[in-house]
Amino acid sequence: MRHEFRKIEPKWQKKWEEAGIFHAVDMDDRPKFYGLVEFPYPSGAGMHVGHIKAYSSLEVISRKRRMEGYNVLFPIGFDAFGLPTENYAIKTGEHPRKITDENIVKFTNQLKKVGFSFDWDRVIDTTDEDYYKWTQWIFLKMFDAGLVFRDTALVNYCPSCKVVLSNEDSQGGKCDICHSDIIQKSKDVWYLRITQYADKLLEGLDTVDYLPNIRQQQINWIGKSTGAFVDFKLYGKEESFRIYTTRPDTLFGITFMVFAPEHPLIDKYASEITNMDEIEAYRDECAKKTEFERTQLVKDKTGVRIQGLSAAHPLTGKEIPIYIADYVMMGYGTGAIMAVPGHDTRDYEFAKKFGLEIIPVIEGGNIEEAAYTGDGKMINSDFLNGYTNKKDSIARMIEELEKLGVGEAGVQYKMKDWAFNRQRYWGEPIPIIHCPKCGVVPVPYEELPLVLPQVENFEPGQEGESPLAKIDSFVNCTCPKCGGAAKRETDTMPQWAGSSWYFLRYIDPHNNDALASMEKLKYWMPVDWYNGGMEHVTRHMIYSRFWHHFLYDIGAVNTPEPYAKRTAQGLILGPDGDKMSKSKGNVVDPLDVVEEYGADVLRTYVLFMGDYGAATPWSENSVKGCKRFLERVAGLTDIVSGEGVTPELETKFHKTIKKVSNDLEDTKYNTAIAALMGLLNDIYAKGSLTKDELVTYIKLLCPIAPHICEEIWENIGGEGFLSLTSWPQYDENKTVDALVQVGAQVNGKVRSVVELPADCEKDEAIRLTLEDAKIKSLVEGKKIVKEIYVPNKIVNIVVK
RNA sequence: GCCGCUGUGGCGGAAUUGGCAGACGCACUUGACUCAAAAUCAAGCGGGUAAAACCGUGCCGGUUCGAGUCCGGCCAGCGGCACCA
Repeated sequence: MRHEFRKIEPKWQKKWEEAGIFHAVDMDDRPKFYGLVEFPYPSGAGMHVGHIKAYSSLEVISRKRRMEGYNVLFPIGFDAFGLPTENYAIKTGEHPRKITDENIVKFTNQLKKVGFSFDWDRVIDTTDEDYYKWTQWIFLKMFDAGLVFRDTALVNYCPSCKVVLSNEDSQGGKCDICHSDIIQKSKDVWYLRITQYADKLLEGLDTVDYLPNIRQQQINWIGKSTGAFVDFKLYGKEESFRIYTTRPDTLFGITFMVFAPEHPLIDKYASEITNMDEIEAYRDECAKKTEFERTQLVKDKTGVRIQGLSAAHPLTGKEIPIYIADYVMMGYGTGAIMAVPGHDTRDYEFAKKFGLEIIPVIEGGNIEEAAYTGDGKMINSDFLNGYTNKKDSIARMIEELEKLGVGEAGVQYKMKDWAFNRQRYWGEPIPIIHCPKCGVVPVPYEELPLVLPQVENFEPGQEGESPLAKIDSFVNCTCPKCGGAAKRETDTMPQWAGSSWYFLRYIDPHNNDALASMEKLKYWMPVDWYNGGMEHVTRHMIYSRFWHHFLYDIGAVNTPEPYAKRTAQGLILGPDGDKMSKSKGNVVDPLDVVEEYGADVLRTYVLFMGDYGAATPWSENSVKGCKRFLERVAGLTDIVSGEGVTPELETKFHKTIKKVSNDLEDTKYNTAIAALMGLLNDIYAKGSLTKDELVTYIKLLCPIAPHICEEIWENIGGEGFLSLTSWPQYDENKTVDALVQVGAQVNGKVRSVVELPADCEKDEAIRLTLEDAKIKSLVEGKKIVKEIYVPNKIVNIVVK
C-alpha cells in the first residue's frame, strides 16, 4: 500500500467527525480521563508549529486512553480577549469581534487538518457573553469575599500600549506585549488579594504532580520567607514603626535604619526633620527612575540621612540614625529595615559609602573586607552570645522580642497582589458601579453579563483611560443600591482573567445557571493531566490555581487544586537554532508541512524530533525521515502473510508494546517512536509479518499517526474504527529473550560478548565466559581474584 | 548575586537501581537499480589501526571490579528571579 496522505487524511478526519467518536460523555460508567492543553490565542498569524508540539502530547495520551477504555475529555477553545486583536482593530478599523470570529474559524480549520481528536462540541470562546458572564460572576464573588480592593498606587505603565501592567507582565522593566520600557505612574488600581492565598498555593504543591522545575518556579515566585517583625520607637517619642527581618538574631549588630523614600513617617514628621529640602530632592530623584533602573543600579548605593529623627534600639535603647535610600522598597516588608552592615551585603555597601559603624555579631568573616553572611558563633550580642545554630538564636531572639512586646515571628512573600484592571476595550468589563453616595457598588448578579458595548473608536484616551470611558450610554447608569445617578467602571479585566477558569467551562459549556454543574464537576475534575508552556508556569498557572482555590472555598467546585499533573513542552527553534520569529524569517508554518508531507508526518516529527521538554531546532531533513518511516509502515500491507505469531518476532513485539506503553506515559515520545522504527526494521529484515502482528503494530502507532493506521486497518479488512479498538497488552515473561548477549569484561574492560541463557546461574555464566576464546587468552596464566556477575547485564573477571 | 536545568559523534538525540556508550533518525560514503537524476533497496559510518592495541560522554580529582550515571572542586551554556531586608 502507498501512503497517499492527501487522499486519506481528509477522508478519515471527515469520518471521525461524522461518527462523533471523540465526544466526551458526561457521567459515563467508564473511568474518566480529562486531558487539557492550553487553549490558543487566535492571532491573525494562524497556528505555529509550537501549537502542534504543545497539543500532540495529550493528543497521543487521549487517543491511547480511549483505546484503554477511558471516557476521555480532550477539549479545545479560544482565549480571545487581548491586545493584539485590539491593536489590529485600531489599525484596520475592523471590529475586534469580527477579527476574532475570523481568526477562530481559521484556527479551527487548521487544527482539524492536523487530525487532533478534540471534542468539537465543547469549544469555548472567552469573548462570548455566555462565557464572560461567569468570569464576571467570579469577580463579584471575590468582591463579596473581600478579595477585591482599590488602591492608588505607583503602577507599571506601558506608554505605548497605554495600559497598566502587573509585575508579572512587566518583568525586566519591559512590557510583556510590546517590549517598550515601563514607566511608573500613579493610578487607581483594582487589586485581587492573591497574597491571601499564598500559603494555600504553596501547600497545594505538595498534593499535585508537577514537573520538579515547574514546582520550583512556583515556589520561587511565591517567595515565602520567614523571619520577624520588630517594632522600633522613634527616639524620644511614643510613635513606633515596624521593620521586617529574616535575621532577628543580628539585632545587636544594628548601626542604622533605612526607610524607603515613600515611607509615610517622613511626611508625618516633616516639621521636625531639619533637612526636608534635601530629602524631597532625593525623593524626586528616585521618582524619576523607573523600577527597572532602581533595581539595576545595584553597585552604587544612594541615600540621605534624616536629620532630626532617629530610632531607639528596642533592647538597648541606644539611639540609631535613620536614612532614606532607594535600596529599600515600599512594596516589600514594611518599607523600613534595620541595617546590620556586618552581615548584610547591601547594608555593608551603604555603611562603607556613608562611613557608618560596622559591628560584627557573628564570628567568621572579616568585616574590613566584606559583610559576613555565613554561619558562626554569636558575639557582641548579650544573651545570644555563644549560640552557634542560626535556628536557635533566631528562636531565642523572637522569644525575647515577644516577651518585651516589641516584635513577633512573621512571614513575607515576594508575590504581590494582582493588579487587575486594564484601560482597554477588548476585555471583560469590570462589573462595578461608582455611586457618588454609596461609593463602590457591585453590579447585581442578575444583570450579568455586563455586555461590552459596541464602539467605533478603540483608541485609549490621552491619559490612558479606557475607550469605554467615551461611551456615555455605557458609563451613565443608576446605582443599584440607592437608585441615584452613577457611573460605571470603564476599565476591563486583564487577559489572564478568562483563562483562569476555562477548564471548568469545558465540563459544562452551555450551562446558564452555573459556571458548571456540581454533578459534572464531581465527575470530571480534577484535570488529570495538563500540558503547556514553561512561560505560563508563574502567571497563568498561579492565577488559575488561586481562582480555583477560591471557588473551592465558596463551594463552587469540588477540589482545591485544579490540575493533578502538569508537564511542559520545549520550544521548537528555527532551523538555524534561534527562536522562531518573523523578523528572522525562520518561522515554519505547520500547514505548509501538512500540505507537503501530511498531518501524520507532522505529528510524528514534532514528537520524534527530540526530548519533549527541551528546545530543539527544526530540521526539514528529519521531517523527510519521518515521511520515509510512515511510507515503510504503509508498505507492511504488502508483506503480510498468515495469522498468529511469528516466533522470531514474538519477543520483539512484546518488548515494543511494553516500551511504547511506558514511554508515552513519561512524555518520552521520541524513544517510543524510535522503538516502533526499530521493530519495523526487524520486520523488514525478516521479510514478512502476520496480519495479527500488523494489527498490533498499527494500534501502537495509531495515537501518533492515526490517519495512516486507520487506512491500513480498513485495507486489511478491519471493522469500524481502529481508534475505537483496544490498546495492545504485553506479557512480561515474553519480553525477555531466551538467550542474552552479555558483555564480558576482564578487569572492568569489555573484551568480548558472550551469549548466556537468560537469568542463568553465576557458576554457569562464569564457566561459559571463561570458554570464550578472547577472554580465555586474557585470563590464562593469571590468578582470578574476583568474579562478578550481574544477570543479563555483565560478567567481569578480575585477574592479577 | 541567588535558584533551577543542561554539557554525549558532523547534527537531533538514546542509554532502568552504576553494568556492552552512541539506540532511533538525519547527514555523509560505497554499491545495486536507472541512459541519467530523483526515489527505493543493500552495506558502512566516534577517533585511531593493515588488523589489533589504545583513546573517547565539558575540565580536574575521588569512590568502585566497573562511572555518561555517584561524591568533591571547576568551566561553559540556557531558563527563571533579582537591592526581597
